[in-house]
Amino acid sequence: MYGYQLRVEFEASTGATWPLNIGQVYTTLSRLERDGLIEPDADADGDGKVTYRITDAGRERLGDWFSTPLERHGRPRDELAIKLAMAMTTPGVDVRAVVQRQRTATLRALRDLTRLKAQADETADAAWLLVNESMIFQAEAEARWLDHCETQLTASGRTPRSTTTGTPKEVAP
Amino acid sequence: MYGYQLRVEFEASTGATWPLNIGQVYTTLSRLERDGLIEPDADADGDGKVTYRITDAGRERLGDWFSTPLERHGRPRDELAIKLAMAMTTPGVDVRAVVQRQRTATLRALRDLTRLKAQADETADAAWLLVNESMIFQAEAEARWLDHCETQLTASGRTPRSTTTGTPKEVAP
DNA sequence: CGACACATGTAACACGTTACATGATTTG
DNA sequence: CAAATCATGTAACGTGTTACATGTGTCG
Repeated sequence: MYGYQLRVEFEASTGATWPLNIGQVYTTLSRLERDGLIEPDADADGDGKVTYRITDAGRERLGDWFSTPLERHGRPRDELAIKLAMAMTTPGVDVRAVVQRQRTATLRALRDLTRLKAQADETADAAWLLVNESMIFQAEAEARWLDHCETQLTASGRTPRSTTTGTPKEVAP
Repeated sequence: MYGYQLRVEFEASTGATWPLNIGQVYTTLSRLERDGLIEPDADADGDGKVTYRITDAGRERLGDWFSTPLERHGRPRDELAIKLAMAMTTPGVDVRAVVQRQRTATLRALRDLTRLKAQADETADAAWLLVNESMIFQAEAEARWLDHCETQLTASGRTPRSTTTGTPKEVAP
């Protein structure tokens, strides 16, 4: 395939969920070629289009990727968890407010995702559907966790240091 | 606080879950100072230790961070979802095997996390506990999603193109 | 003819991450 | 005294991401 085609394909399979800048496709293709995982296809209709072909090394790497499960280490740290942890440790922050705002946002996202799922069901693109459902499961887990956080907060120290419901501007050094 | 101290603090609050290279602390501190969010504290015991203090700009940014909920956009794309989607689209890949291997890994991680939770409960560090529980919720969601994927696979096209249970080395171009 | 889809690329930036270099102080 | 802990930094790499520059073909 060639770059433009790859982007169209990717966007079709994930929808507006994961927008992909076309520039990145080309930079990535360059890097893949640099690493010898793909190579430009010699016998392709040279209409300005640059078709790439996977190499043996690339095929091996792809196989490794598929056969090696992802470990929790090596995944990017979860910003939300960090934020909540920091909010609890930092004096002068209304943790409840942070949780509630996030909860609202998460539920809204969940609603949007569910709406998208309807579309995905129609088009019957299996890959698209799974990606969508993955995000739904994640959003649900996030919502549950936030609820859990709130109950924990209510249960233990009930000392809302800051009564301000709005933006907490004052944070200790 | 000074760099070394920050790292100790962070490690204490997240445990071995998120190891943090000390070098990164210093690079990050430099970048924060570059952006005027923190500044070296003039009147500090100059024992070689470099104490930093948050600036007004920094305090504002921190407040913004706490008060602005995370949107699903802008978060890193989920590698697992991509992998599964790709596995389905790529001919010659035993998707079931991929799912099962991942499921095993996820359940193992879940077991480890639960074990860690026991420790977190003892030390009663609220922040650490929440981070831990966040990861548990996520892992559970992942497991549920994987199960869901498997049932979906069984339900629809039951055409295990590759009977090989082991590593699928042959992948189409 | 002008707008739009098709098609490719480059330069630059930010950030996470690691490896390496260095020195002071404590402690078994 | 040697080893470990405390403490700071720098150079470099890889990757995700964006903004920008460029050109061709098509069609209303």
